[in-house]
Amino acid sequence: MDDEIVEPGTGGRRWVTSADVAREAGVSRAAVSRAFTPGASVAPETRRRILAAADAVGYRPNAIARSLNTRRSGIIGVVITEIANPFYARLLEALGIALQERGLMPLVSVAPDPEATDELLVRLLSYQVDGVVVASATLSSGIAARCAAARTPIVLVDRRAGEHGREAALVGADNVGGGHLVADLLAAAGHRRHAFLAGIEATSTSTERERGFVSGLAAHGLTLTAREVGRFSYVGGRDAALRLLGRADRPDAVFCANDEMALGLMDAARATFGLRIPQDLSVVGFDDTPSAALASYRLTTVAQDVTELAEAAVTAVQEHTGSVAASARYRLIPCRLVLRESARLPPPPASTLHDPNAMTTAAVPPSGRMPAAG
Amino acid sequence: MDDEIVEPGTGGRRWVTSADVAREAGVSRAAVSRAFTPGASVAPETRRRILAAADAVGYRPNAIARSLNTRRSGIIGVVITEIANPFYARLLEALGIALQERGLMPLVSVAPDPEATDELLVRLLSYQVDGVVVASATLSSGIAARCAAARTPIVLVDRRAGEHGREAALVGADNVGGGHLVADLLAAAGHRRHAFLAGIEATSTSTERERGFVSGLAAHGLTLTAREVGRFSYVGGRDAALRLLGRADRPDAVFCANDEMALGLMDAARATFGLRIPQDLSVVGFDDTPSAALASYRLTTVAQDVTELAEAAVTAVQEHTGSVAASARYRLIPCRLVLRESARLPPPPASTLHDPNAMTTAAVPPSGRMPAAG
DNA sequence: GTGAAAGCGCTAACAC
DNA sequence: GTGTTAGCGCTTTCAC
Repeated sequence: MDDEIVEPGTGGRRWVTSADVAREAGVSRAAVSRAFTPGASVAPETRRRILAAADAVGYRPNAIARSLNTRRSGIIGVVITEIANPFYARLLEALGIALQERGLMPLVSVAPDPEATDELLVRLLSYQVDGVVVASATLSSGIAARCAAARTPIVLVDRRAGEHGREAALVGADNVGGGHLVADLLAAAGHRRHAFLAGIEATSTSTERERGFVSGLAAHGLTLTAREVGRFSYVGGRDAALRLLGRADRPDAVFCANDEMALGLMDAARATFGLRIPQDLSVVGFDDTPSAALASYRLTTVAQDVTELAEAAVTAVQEHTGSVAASARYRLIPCRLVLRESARLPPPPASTLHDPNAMTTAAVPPSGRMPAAG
Repeated sequence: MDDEIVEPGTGGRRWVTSADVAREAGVSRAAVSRAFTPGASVAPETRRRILAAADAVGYRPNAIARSLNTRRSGIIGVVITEIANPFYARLLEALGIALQERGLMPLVSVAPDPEATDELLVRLLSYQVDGVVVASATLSSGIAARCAAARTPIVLVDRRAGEHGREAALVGADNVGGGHLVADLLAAAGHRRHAFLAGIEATSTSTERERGFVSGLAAHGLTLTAREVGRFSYVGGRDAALRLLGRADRPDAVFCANDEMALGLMDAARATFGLRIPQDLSVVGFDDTPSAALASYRLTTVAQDVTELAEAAVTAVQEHTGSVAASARYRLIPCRLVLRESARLPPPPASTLHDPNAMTTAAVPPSGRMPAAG
C-alpha cells in the first residue's frame, strides 16, 4: 500500500479517480466501476482487491460523473417554505431521513415566498433531480408541464395542485377526516355553540378542516354558531378571540385550523375574558405543535403523522420515476386526535378514555375524498 | 420558432441539449456555452439570438454536466440534526436563503445521530460539494483530513472542532458573552442566590454559556448557589426544578442553558412550588424559541442572530473555497438579550429600559474568545 | 468573437 | 468476468 499518491505537490485540486484505482489494482477502469456497482458482475476476489486498492488511495466514486451517464442523480429536489413552522420542520426532517434510507439526497430549496416556487423548481431541474417534492406552495401550470417534459416526477405534500398541475402526485393528511374527528369529540362532550377559526381562506388545509368539521357537526344535527379568520398566526388567533368571545351567543367550543391560533385564542380567552378552559370554553387545535403540550396550554389537537407523510411522499416520487403518471394520483394519511385538557371530554360511557399523564389517541380512517384541483 | 422538438415520440427521456440550441441558432455548442456563462466573450447580438433559441426549445444548461469540468458544483453540503428544534430549523432556513442568494444550493444531510456525521459527510463529498456546513455535530479526525485532501472547505456552526479538526472554520454565537449578559441583568436586578441549569455537559454551548454566566457573576462579586443538569429538554428542566427549588437556600434566579428547560422549570415552579414569576423567582433562557414569547411564559432570554450566523457560515465556506485555509479561522456572532417578564428588571436609574408590549434588546460585543478545540 | 477538438470521471455496449 | 471503445452534456484551450 503506497501512501503518497493523493496530492501531486502543487495545489491543483486533483481528484483521486477510478484510473488511479485501476492502476493500483492492475485492472481496467470498467472493473473499478463494476466493483462499486451493486448488481454488477465482478469476481469476488477482483472486487475485494479493487476495494482494497480504492481504500488505499482514498477513492470514492464521483456521483456527479456517474449521474451524467446513468441519468439518475440520486438527488431529490425539495421545495419548502417557512421551515421555522414546526410542522414543516418536522416534515423536512422526516423527508430527509426517508430519502437517505433509500440512498437519495435532498437538494432543498427554501422558498422565500410562494411565488418564487417556479423559479426554484427550474434551478432544481437543472441539477437533474430524479424527482421533486413540493411542500407548502402551489404549482403553476408552466412548471408542471416542464417537469412532465423532463419526465421528472413531482409530488405535492399537503397541497392541492393548481388548475393545471394535473401531472403531480398528491400526498396529504386527511384534513377532512381530522375536522370530522373534532366535531365528533365536541358534540359528544355536549357542546352546543361551536365556532371555527379559519387560517388563510385560500389554503386547502384550512378549507378542508372546516369542511370536515362542519359536515361532522351536521351529522350530529349541529351547525356553526360563529366563524372567524386568524391567518394561522398567534396574533390572528388572539384578535379573533376578541371578536369571537365578545358575542352575545358566546361559543362554548372553538376548533382552530392550527395550534398557533389556538394558543393565541386561549391566552385572550383567559386574560381578556377571564374564561376557564375547558370549563367555560373548549379549544381544539390542529398540528400538535410542541407548544401545544406545554403545561399552560395542554391543547387538545389533531396530529398528522409526519413520518408517514414523508414516507408516502418519497414512495410516490420513486414510483413515478420513469413511469408515465399521466393522471394525478393521491394518497391520504389519516390524522389522529391528541386528547389533552383544553377540551372537555365526553362523559365516559364505558371506560376511561382519558389518560391525564400521556395522551390518548384515536385513529380515524381516511375520508377517502381528495379533490385533485382546488 | 418550431415547437415539437422536445419529445421524440418514444418515452426515451431525452434532454434538450446545447447542441439543439446551437442548431436552432445556427452557432456552435461552444457559443451556446458562452452565452450562458456570465463573464464570457460573446457578441451581444449572438447572445441574444442564442438565448432566444434556448427559450424556444426549452433549454436550460445541465448543472451536473457543467460541474463535471468546471469542478465547481454550486452545491454546498449541509449536515444538520434535529431540525425539529426551532433553533436549527431557523438556522437551516437562513442557510438556505443565504446560499440561494449567492447562487448556491444546499444538499442537506439529516444526521439521525451525531455519530453518523462522518458517513454522511463522505456521501456529500461524493457529490463534489463545493463546501460543507456542519451544524450540530462534532467532526472526526478522518473526515477533516479527507475534506482537506479534497480541498473542500468545511465550516462548523455553533460547535467546537474535535481534537483533530483543525482544518475547519468555526462560526458561532458568542455564548460566553450571552451568559455574561444574563449575569449582568440578574445581578443588577438585585438577585442574591443564582442557579445555573446546564444542558448536556459535553456540549460547548452549555459549557460556554455557563462560563460566561459564572464569570459575569464573579465580576459582581457573586457566585453560583446551585447548579443542575437538564439535558436541554422540557422534562429535564421540570425535574431539575424539583431539586433546585426544593433546597433550603432556594435560588431566586435561574439561568437555563436553553428555553425549553426554562419552560419546564417555570411550569414546575408554579405548579409544584406555587412560586410567582418573577416576584419569587426570575428565570432566563437561551435561544428565543417561539414558545418563549407565549403569554403564559413571556420568557426573558438570549437570542442568537440566526441570519447573521448563516451569512457568516456561508461567507466562510466561500472564502475558503480554493484558498489554503491551513489554520482554523473563527467568527463570533454577538447575542442579544430579549427582555420579557420572566425576570425582574433592574430599578430604572435613568429611563425606561422596559417596553411591556414588544421587547427591548441590548446588544453585547463579542467576548472575543473562542477556543479552537474542546 | 467564434468554431473545432479535447477532455471532465464515469458507465454501458460490445467483444473476447 | 474482464478489457476496449464510446459516449453522457458541458466547458475550455487553441487556432482562426
